Amino acid sequence: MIRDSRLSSVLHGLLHMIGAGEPVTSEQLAQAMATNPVVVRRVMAGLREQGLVRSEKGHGGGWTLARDPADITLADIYRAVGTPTIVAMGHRSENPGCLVEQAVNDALSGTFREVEALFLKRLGAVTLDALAKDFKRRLAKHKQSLEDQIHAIK
Amino acid sequence: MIRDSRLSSVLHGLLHMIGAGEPVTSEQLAQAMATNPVVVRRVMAGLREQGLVRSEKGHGGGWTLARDPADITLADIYRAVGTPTIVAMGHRSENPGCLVEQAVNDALSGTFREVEALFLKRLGAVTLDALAKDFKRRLAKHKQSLEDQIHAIK
DNA sequence: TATCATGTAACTTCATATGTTACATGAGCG
DNA sequence: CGCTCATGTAACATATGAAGTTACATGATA
Repeated sequence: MIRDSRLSSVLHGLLHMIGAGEPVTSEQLAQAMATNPVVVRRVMAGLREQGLVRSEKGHGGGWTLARDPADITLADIYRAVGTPTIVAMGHRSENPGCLVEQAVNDALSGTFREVEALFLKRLGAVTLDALAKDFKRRLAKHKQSLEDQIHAIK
Repeated sequence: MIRDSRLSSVLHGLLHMIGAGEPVTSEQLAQAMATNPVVVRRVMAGLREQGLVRSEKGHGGGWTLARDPADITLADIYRAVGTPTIVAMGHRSENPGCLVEQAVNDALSGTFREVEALFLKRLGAVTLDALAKDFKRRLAKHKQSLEDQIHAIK
């Protein structure tokens, strides 16, 4: 099973940052991500290390995107968020001397690499910018729908 | 991240059963799987429900394969071992009303299905029998290597 | 009926992710 | 300069789930 509710959560935060136009504080992000400021800093620190976001201290400080959203893919974010490998199975005792272990590993390790590669390839095909646009589309549609309802009442 | 050290562990147990020719007790499997009997029963119960193994109580009882190893794939075992979906991400609050959530889900859910399908396809291509044969090959090779060393000393 | 083995509930670790508190550091503003 | 705002981070608390453990019931066989 793939962990992260973190990826989803971070994407919330990043979409928020795209819309903001000015530095967003951890406090604000914490609300968007339904968590608290310290957790936000912890997670964002990973993105900062990968050069995806910047942080500024003091007045008017906060978090900003460090790169064009069109140049950031979900794969970049996934990696930065800190799940190194999707698949990390067995090898419980990391016992390379065991011949059963060797046979099992041989049968599975190639599969794991393939699966992970496919996963990252798909994530790599979606940019943050594309995601933001999709979101805006949904927002516009939603707004339209509400307006229609108002009209129907009148 | 994919869980299971369980898959790897169970495969140990099953290979052990193939070699045995008679029912293997939870006690014995526990040793092969580096765990304890109760955990073995718990995990094997899943395999039994899927009709992969049988259990017998009393004297001479224990666990046996219920099907030809050539008809059991690693995918069968993986499923029986109880990880329903490989990928189970985000949706922390399972908040379908959130438009960001919707955009993210749309971008990722297809990917998840694809990745899972590939994973199961690859596992489905390896039978328990094939794994057992691979293990035997390694064993023979290892034995040969040891004999060579003895010769070298003489 | 004594023994061996599974079946299972209940409880105890153990690991890890997440949340929280507290305080240090640095940036700007009066 | 000192005040406030914001990040940076260590240390601790909580929650969840997997794995291990104990205890006892059930069924099979000698």
